[in-house]
Amino acid sequence: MNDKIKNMEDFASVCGISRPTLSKYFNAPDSVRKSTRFKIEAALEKFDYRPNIYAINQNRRQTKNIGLVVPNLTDPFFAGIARTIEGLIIDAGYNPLLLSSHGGPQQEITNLESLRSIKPAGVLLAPLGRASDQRRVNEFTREVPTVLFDANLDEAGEAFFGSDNNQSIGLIVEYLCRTGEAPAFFEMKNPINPNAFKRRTAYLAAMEKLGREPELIQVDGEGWNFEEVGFLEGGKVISDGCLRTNTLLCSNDRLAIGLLSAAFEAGLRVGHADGCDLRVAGHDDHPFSRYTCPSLTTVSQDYAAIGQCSVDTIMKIIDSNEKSPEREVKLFEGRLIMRGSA
Amino acid sequence: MNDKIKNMEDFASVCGISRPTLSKYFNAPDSVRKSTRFKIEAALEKFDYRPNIYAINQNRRQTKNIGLVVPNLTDPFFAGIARTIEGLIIDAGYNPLLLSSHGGPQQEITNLESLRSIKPAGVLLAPLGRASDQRRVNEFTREVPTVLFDANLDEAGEAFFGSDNNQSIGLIVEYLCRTGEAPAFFEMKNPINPNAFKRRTAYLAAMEKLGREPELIQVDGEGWNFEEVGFLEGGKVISDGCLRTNTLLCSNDRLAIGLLSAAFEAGLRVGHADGCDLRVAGHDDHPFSRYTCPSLTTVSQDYAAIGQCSVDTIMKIIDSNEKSPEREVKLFEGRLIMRGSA
DNA sequence: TATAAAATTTTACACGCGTAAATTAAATAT
DNA sequence: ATATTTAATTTACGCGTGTAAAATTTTATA
Repeated sequence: MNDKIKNMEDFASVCGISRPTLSKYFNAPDSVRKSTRFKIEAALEKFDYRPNIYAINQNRRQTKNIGLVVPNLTDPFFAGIARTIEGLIIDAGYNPLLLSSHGGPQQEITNLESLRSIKPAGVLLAPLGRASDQRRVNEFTREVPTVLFDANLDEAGEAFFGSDNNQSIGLIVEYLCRTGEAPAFFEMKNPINPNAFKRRTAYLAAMEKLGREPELIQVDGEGWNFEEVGFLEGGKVISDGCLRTNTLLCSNDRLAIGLLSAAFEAGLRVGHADGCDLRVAGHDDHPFSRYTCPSLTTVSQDYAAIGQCSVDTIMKIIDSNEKSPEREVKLFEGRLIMRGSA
Repeated sequence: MNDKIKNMEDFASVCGISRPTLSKYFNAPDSVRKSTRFKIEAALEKFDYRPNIYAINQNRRQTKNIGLVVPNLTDPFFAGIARTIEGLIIDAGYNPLLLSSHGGPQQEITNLESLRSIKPAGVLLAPLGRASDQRRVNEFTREVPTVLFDANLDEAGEAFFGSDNNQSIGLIVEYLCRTGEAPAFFEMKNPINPNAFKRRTAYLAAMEKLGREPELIQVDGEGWNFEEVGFLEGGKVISDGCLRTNTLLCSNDRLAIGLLSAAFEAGLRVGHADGCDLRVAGHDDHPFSRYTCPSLTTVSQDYAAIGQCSVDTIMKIIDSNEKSPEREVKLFEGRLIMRGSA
């Protein structure tokens, strides 16, 4: 009775059933007779056997692994999304494997390579965007069922789900114009993220629709240190004193966080109250935007929906075991978050 | 020549060598003759064979996996640490598996359980602390070589590496006392993290040493929403107006970030310049503390050293294949980061 | 109770690799 | 050239599971 359980064979014998039945149980507990299920679960209480995951995955046609790749886990925005999606994957009965590309295309490819050797049933990929090695990402998505989210890449993956930048930027531009001076658009000259391009275009369109003159403030800066770029370049813009408006709409919250810091150091009063020098708005509803000084007016992305839709879709693809005839694209609307800064 | 390479057997034959030799190559490329190594690497260019990781791990005595568990990936502080340590693990020739406990003891145990089924060679664990299910964590560390970092637990794991809170708090208390009024200590009444207790004690000791009267401001609040606690409870403390000092030392930067936000909304001027109402300092050198308003004076933890030491130690344990006779504990010194807030 | 349906067992093979022992071949030293 | 060391090959077995087919038992249905 005190023997070590080393494998399913051993465990089957202490259960008093056969190994194949046990195997069936582990793959679908409800697929065995209730009485045998009780036998197994009683034995599971007494012994601490757990199936060898490597032997399982070697023999299954499919693993139960789902890869989840985000551009940068150091960004709490993506960390939050990753956490949400991880939960959804677990609920679906799969095992999430979280990888961060750390902002680098080489790491992104390394991540995909290391996922390949894990033979995932599917992958949810938020690509870097412009910096991505598109050829190799495409190559990967042809071999492994992949759903893209957050940032789109041409024709890569079975589907893409993200935010409707047109709607969300339109929303906040309209709000800013309605409540004060029309906003200039503060962004990086060569943004790394495709959403940034869409937001620029959306800004221009929204301004045109409202009959306002658009103003793009395109600053230098590379990489993912958005706060630093916002701080340094925002500081220059402020000290230049050649702003045509008192309202700045930033391409994302992290730029805005840096900009707010620069404005503070320059002694500017930011906000929509009387006597303020500047209004600043962002985009994304970054976890920290509630605690900036002043708190940041922004627009939140519907990541509950984007995550759910991404997971549902990859599950559908896995279950149907076939590539969908056409690439699905769905954009979700953002929600205006009014706070102190604009 | 166009046949699909399905396994090592196939690949060995296109290389013109035997499978066992190939196996040897994959485990240590330098252990085979140079000429055969070239043959193999030439074939690797032509065919895209990669060994089946599941078959490998099923047969090896040890996997090459290292578990890395942090309390909360949503906190950019831990995200940064995790990234650093991941790099070190890869450099050591191992495969990191990153898991976040999301601030919950149940998730922490779930993480350890799921690591067990992956049969890691070792685990680096930053435990939740007070909230941890100590019994089950201990149980785990008895079965899997584990090194603790960031937060210590009694007798758990083979070693612990963290910050010397006594030194770091002493450093900033001394600085604050030297440059202005003595600080009160702003913290949560029931902190979730053991470091918080040590910092409290360190604060009391440092104040005593300097002959100042300590003042503990212990606020309500649960969980990991430190910014929110700092904001809400800090706001109360400020509006109460019964502070005996104009200087607040926060138990960590995230509390300070919330507190700064509350001070801003209350119209207080924070900083060390003339005419300021309040000085605020933190602890950790959180990635965002550079961009608070004003930027946050704090003390940085030496996470390059802590990470390196943790990885080195787990490697030593893995290589020697034996438990060390006694549990190693090493604390690293912090560095004062002087910025605008104090 | 007889029959059909469903669940289980038995048997057998497969997965892709690690690894050990004995043998053979190649490189190096004498 | 011979002896010695080192590397490669051959052979063989094992790891712990999935899974298929056929035989058997149990349960549900009429």
